[in-house]
Parts: sequence; structure tokens; C-alpha cells
Amino acid sequence: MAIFVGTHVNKVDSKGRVSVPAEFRALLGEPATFFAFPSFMHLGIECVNDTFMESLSEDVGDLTLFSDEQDNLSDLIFASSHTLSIDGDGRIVLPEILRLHAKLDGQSAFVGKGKTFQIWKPSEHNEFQRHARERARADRLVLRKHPQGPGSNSDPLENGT
Amino acid sequence: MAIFVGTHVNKVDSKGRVSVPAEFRALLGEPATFFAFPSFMHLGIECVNDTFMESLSEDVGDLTLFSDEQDNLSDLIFASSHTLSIDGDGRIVLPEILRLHAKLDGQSAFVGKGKTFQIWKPSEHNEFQRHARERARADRLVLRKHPQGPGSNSDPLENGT
DNA sequence: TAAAATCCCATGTTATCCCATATAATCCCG
DNA sequence: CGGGATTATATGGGATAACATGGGATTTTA
Repeated sequence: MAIFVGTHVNKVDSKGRVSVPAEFRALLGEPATFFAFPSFMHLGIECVNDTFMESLSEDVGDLTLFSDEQDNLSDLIFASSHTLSIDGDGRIVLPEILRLHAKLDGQSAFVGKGKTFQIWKPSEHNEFQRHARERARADRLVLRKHPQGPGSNSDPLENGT
Repeated sequence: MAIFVGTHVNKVDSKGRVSVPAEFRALLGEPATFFAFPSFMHLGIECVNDTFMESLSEDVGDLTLFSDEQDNLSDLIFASSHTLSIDGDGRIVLPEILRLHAKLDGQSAFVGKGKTFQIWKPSEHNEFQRHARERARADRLVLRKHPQGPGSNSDPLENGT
């Protein structure tokens, strides 16, 4: 199973080209493409593979057809998505609208998020992660092993004492 | 099932390479890789195998998509994780950011934690373990004030240290 | 046909592989 | 049971391959 991990900082050149980290390329496999759309929560760019995008379409499709909710979500996700294909040298071209959203200037951070990844301006992501870390520390967040047996709690989090 | 036990101290060379204890290598099996990320509670480096990491990604993936909670948590775990692959000589390269977090200088201690393991600066781990031991002892003293039944330990804990 | 996007190749840097060796643990045979 | 031999492990250094990235050539598109 593909799990995107790590924070990989790569250059954005004058043509808008960026090298996709080799580790991520290997996980994406074939076809060497993925979908990217601006996050509606922060300055990051959400990146998902085709499998994940298909499951998203299932989820949104479950919403009532032509409802405001469905209309808004599908606009936020599908209408603003870009299909990015990785070239022979392992690079993509980041559309200007995405670069503007993320305020990219010269550098980009590919951030593993498990089943997906994000692209950030490095300094903005540092800020984001610092907050997340502070909050986790305040909540005394600890990891809990994945429950294996039936009827067990599936909450991966717990509050330490 | 793989149970990581023991504390194994190995050198960190000038390239940041460390030998993974043979015992741990055997438990990891194939693929000869694992994930490492800085603990957000202490100076240790958390190490988990791919199965463990996959179950984490399942758990986090179950949280509400694009929510703050999901975004924060996945950043703490996945974004700061590193895929470490064991080379033909049984070694890994510890990324500088992890070495800095753990304050490693020349030596590292691989500490078995059951289904996972950690990497520490030996002196820091001694300190950590000393506190854990003291706390466990304190807790046991509290328990002895409220005996639950037969079979209680008659060996006094206080020995004048 | 001009502009933009894509492809192709060159290069410096970094990480990975390969081999050598010392030390420690295990084995084997007397 | 013991002592030498063999194997496994840990570690050091150099050779090799992978990666990221810049620049130019070629193709596509408007």
C-alpha cells in the first residue's frame, strides 16, 4: 500500500517545473499522474492519486444530487483540480493558479500525509506544523496501537495522563 | 509476531550511518525498511514497521476528510516520518534532522518497545529510563497502601537509596 | 507563425552500493 | 569439555549510481 511520508523540499524553476520526490514517484507508479487542487482550509495544495480521487467522487456522489452541499463540494474539489503528469525526468509543471494559492516562490515542500500528500511553501508549512505540534503537546496526544480484534475501539488517539 | 526487546548501542559514523541490531533486522524481515519520526513527547526517535504505519494511515484516514484534526495529526505522523531502508550491510542512514532531535553524537541506542522500537542518545535514554523506573516505583508504593488480596509482595521497596 | 509547453541532454551533488577488516559469537571436532 | 576454526556482526572507506536541476532543442497549440 502506498503511504506518503516525509517532507521533501525541491526547487521551483522559472518554468514552474518541480521535481517530484523519487520516493513519491515510486508510490504513484503508473500512470505517472496525480490530481492537485488548492486546499480550502489552508495554503497547501492537496495532491491525490487516481484511486483516491475516484473514492472522493464516490463520497461526493453520495450527497443529494444538485444540493447546495454537493454543488459546493464538487466545485471545490473537481472543478479546481488539475491533472499533473510526471515527465521523463520526474518533474511536473505546477499551474500558476496553484503556485499563487500556495504563495510559492522558488521552493516547494512535498509533504506526505499518508494516503495523500500536499505541496506547501516551506515556511508556511513549518508554521502549520509548529501549531499542530503545540496542540498535540498541549493535549498530551499519544499514539495507540491499531486494534486487531473485533469489538475494539478504533480510535487511534487517546489522552495520556 | 515481531516483538522488539533489548537495548543495543551502536556507533553513528561520519556519514550518519548506523548498524541496525541484527536481532531487529530479523524481526523487520522483508521489505527491509521501517519508518522513523521524532517523538513529540521526548528526545527519542519512534520507529515502526510498514504494517504498523499502514494501520496508522487507515486510522487517520478514517477521520473526517480535510478536517483540522485529520490534517494536524497526519502532519505530525507522516510529514515528519522518514522511510529508512536497510542496506546490504545492515545499516541505515539517519537523516540529520532526526540526529539533531535525539541529540545523537557518535552513539545511538536501539530500544525495543514491543511492537515498535526507539532510537535514543544513550545518556538521554538512561535518564528517561531512570525517571520511568522511579515513577513505577512510586506508583507501586501507592498501590501497596490499598492491598487487593492475597499474594502480596512482602519485599519492601524502600532500601535506603 | 509566435508563444508555450514538452522533451532531451548535461552536470553537480548526494546517497547508495561494494569491498575490506576488526571484533565478537558460534560451531565443530578432537 | 576445550581450543581452534568458522561464521556473523559491526564499522570504515572508496567507487558507483541515483537524483535534482539547469539549459537548450523540438513539438504542439492558439
